[in-house]
Amino acid sequence: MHGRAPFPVSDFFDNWVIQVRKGVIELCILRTLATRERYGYELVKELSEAPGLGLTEGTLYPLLSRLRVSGLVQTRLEESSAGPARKYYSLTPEGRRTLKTMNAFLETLNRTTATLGGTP
Amino acid sequence: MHGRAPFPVSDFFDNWVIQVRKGVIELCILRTLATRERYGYELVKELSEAPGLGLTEGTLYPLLSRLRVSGLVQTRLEESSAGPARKYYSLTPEGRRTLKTMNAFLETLNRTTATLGGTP
DNA sequence: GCCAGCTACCTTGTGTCACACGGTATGCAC
DNA sequence: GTGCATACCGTGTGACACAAGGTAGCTGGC
Repeated sequence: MHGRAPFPVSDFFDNWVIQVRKGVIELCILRTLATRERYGYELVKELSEAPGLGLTEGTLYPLLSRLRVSGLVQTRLEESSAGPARKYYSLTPEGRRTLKTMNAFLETLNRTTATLGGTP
Repeated sequence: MHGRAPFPVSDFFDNWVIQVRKGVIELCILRTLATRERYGYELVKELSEAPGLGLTEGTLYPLLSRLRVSGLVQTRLEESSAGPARKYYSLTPEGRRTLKTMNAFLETLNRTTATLGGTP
């Protein structure tokens, strides 16, 4: 049995993956928006192919709403010549500030986990 | 001592931190147990001081139960000369296997997030 | 005209989980 | 015996990813 999926699966591992992604996905979206604005469907296309993320529309859109309510992103509607109007998302100044803090925290956390059982 | 995390707080950030920790905490426990067995209270003392983790008893004990039910850790009771009996937790073979898979996945995820908005 | 198919957005229901708070019990110092 | 540290565990709350489904605009074939 050499079924070579990227990662083997089990009950516990599947749930763990979901939990791990929870925080990372928000960070990925903010980082992606930090380079330039995007519209929702564009984000889905890009991030659904990122290894390990596995983003879907049902995850992204509620998340973007939360980010907007929290004041981290702002939106802008633009007519498209080929399809429905697109809603572009971009970072607010507070969004950029928060992103910096998140990056710092994650770095600390990574350093902590690395020194626990890995190679001190 | 009262080591307070050196990170500013906000509504969104606080929730995000909780989400990020969710997956990492399980990994930290498994990694810690990979070096040698520990009892619960010992784990709380050690991991509650790890920067960024902020582990408490209410988080740890249900988590250890879940790990035991999932077959990743096993327990052993031992009388203590100074206090109540201690329940020692150690990794099962399946626990070690799962830990390896988790490490591999997290490495992939870290590489993905690093290439998103960091340094293209 | 009309319908199939892509683009683009969003909602609802289900299940998982950290954390705060509280509870129980043992041993030791005074 | 009363306080304090040790050591274990459970419940309630709220947050959230994900699957599945829904709405609507535009284009091309006929």
